[in-house]
Amino acid sequence: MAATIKDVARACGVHVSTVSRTFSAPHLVNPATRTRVLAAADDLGYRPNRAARALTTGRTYNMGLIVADIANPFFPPLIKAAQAQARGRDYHVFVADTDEDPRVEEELIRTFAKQVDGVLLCSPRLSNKMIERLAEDVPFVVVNRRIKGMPAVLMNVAQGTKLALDHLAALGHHRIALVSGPIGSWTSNEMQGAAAEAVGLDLVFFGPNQPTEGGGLAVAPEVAACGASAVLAYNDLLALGLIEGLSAMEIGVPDQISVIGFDDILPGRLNRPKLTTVAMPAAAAGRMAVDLLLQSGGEGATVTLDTDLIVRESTGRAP
Amino acid sequence: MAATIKDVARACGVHVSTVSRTFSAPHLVNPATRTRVLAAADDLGYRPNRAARALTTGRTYNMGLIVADIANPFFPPLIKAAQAQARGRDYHVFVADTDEDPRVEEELIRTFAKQVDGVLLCSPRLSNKMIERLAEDVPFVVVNRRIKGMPAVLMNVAQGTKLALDHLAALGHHRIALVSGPIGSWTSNEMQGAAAEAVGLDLVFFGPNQPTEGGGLAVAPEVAACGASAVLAYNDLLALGLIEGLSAMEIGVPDQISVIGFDDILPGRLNRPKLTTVAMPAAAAGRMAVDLLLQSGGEGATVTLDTDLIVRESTGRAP
DNA sequence: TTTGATCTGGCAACCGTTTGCATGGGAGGA
DNA sequence: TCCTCCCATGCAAACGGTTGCCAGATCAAA
Repeated sequence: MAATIKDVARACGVHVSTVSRTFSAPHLVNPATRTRVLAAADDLGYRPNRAARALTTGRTYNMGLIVADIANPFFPPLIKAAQAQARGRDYHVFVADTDEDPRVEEELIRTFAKQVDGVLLCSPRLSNKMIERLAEDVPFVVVNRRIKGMPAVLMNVAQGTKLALDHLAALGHHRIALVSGPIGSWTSNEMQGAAAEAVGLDLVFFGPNQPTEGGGLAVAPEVAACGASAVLAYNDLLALGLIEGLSAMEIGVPDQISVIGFDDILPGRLNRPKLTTVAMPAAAAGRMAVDLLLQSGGEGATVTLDTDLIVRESTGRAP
Repeated sequence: MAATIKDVARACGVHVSTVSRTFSAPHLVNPATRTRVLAAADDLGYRPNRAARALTTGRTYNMGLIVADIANPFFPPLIKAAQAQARGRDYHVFVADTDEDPRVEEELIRTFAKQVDGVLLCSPRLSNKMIERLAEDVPFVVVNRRIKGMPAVLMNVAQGTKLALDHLAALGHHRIALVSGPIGSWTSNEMQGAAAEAVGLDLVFFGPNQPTEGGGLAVAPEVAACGASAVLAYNDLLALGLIEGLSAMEIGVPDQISVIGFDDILPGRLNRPKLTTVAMPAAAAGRMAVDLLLQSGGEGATVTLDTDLIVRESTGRAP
């Protein structure tokens, strides 16, 4: 059994409250006593039980971070940035993965609710209504979702979509396939909305799709058949799968079809052809989300981060 | 404020202990009462506070999972498998990332200690001695590390190394570069040990290296200069970076140099050339680790999982 | 009816820690 | 020398639950 505050108190003939104060309000205890307590604590290997502490203080110094799919390389940089930022604020971040399943997402939020001071909800698949209800149990910061009155970190997807479309138009593309993401994704909606506003382009929509390599592989035939000379995909994973599927059909990228993704994940940089993509500031988003959670007592500040077009090898002139 | 057990008790004129039992030992309470309590609880949106419960029961129904680097695609499948397995056992898994830093690793373990029932320690960078000491605070299952008396999930790296080396030998390679991983990695040691036993091969060792794409990029020049016609890399990320670096030097893979990695991560399957690799059963390891933690009361069972050579495009006949 | 077994639910202690309040002693000022 | 005031510490009640023990009620068997 690990040593408790009582063991320490007994060990140096002092009341538990004194031991408690030695750790949580050192200035209230006599330096001599403090040294004695610290020594005894160290000797017994005592460390305050954070869960018990949280029971009275109401603060756990933990926060939860929920993502749709850890296996999507988009998330790790966001996660790492959030953890680093939190560490600097004396907080810890626990991560959980919903497997793109809204039910799992809900359950995880409920589990987190009492064990953390707040939850960073990244690219949620839950409905706004549901999220608002759950927000009664625990403070949220949502990433990639706009919900009124709730702090949010947004990426400027509309702007990125425009950059991508402009790039394609400049290369002479006219008929463009828009391969969207999963249902319930704000990002996907933003993208479609922004694309629909583009003038002079002939857009073909495909969706919803799994935001994975497999999803890309699966739509490849349809995309190939639709007569588009360029594709804008919901994310890089989808784009990568698409390229894979197209090349299996002997369709060259970018010679016959140009492909643009979103996110700027590592595999996109290693792939041949290297993927042209709209870079999402994932790390910055992770940091911002942490700060927003810590600052706002649930106040609805919204931060929007700009995106960036990175032209590499998967886009070229229209045939 | 969220509803507590007291609110529910008051709401249906019953003692808190009855409410408590309704949730944790339903058979002890009269069906009629139970229905009443459940209704009131539902009405107030009451959910038992797991942290408070843990205080008396000593069980949190949470477990921690610590990895060196979430951004390494090797881990996500392991994490997802562990979470899924745990979910089936009514447990939740919280993930944390150490950034390959032993100090962060230690701190995370201490943080987890009182908030989880056990920790899955994946590819630790801490010393055996340190891990043994920390094991007094919280039960562990280590993955990819052998520590006496501690439950472990091992991957048969030695066997995988042998498979890889045999494959290369069969292709006519003789001088082979072995690019190892970070200090403190059991896997890296295993690999070196197994390689050293191979007869008839001329091995050149490089290391330690960061187990990332950057690490591979960095050693590429040395590897190119050492005269080896094939490389066995600590992991796929390293191998991918290596291929990247070599191709930047106009050295063709596999025409001039063959490359084999370890892990079988997704980017390796998308890369051109597709990476030949020793597949590690990451998902199985995640599941096993969870089961081991739940079964053993800390008993030192060890499970070893076999690895598998997957020949793709990055290996070919020696020039 | 008595006896005893079986249910049901209340009581209160406990888990490890924090914190408002009370207390005792010593220092400093008058 | 006496009166304040402050400092350091103790006391005890919380926080949100669980659980061993006990008592009253119910019911069947004798």
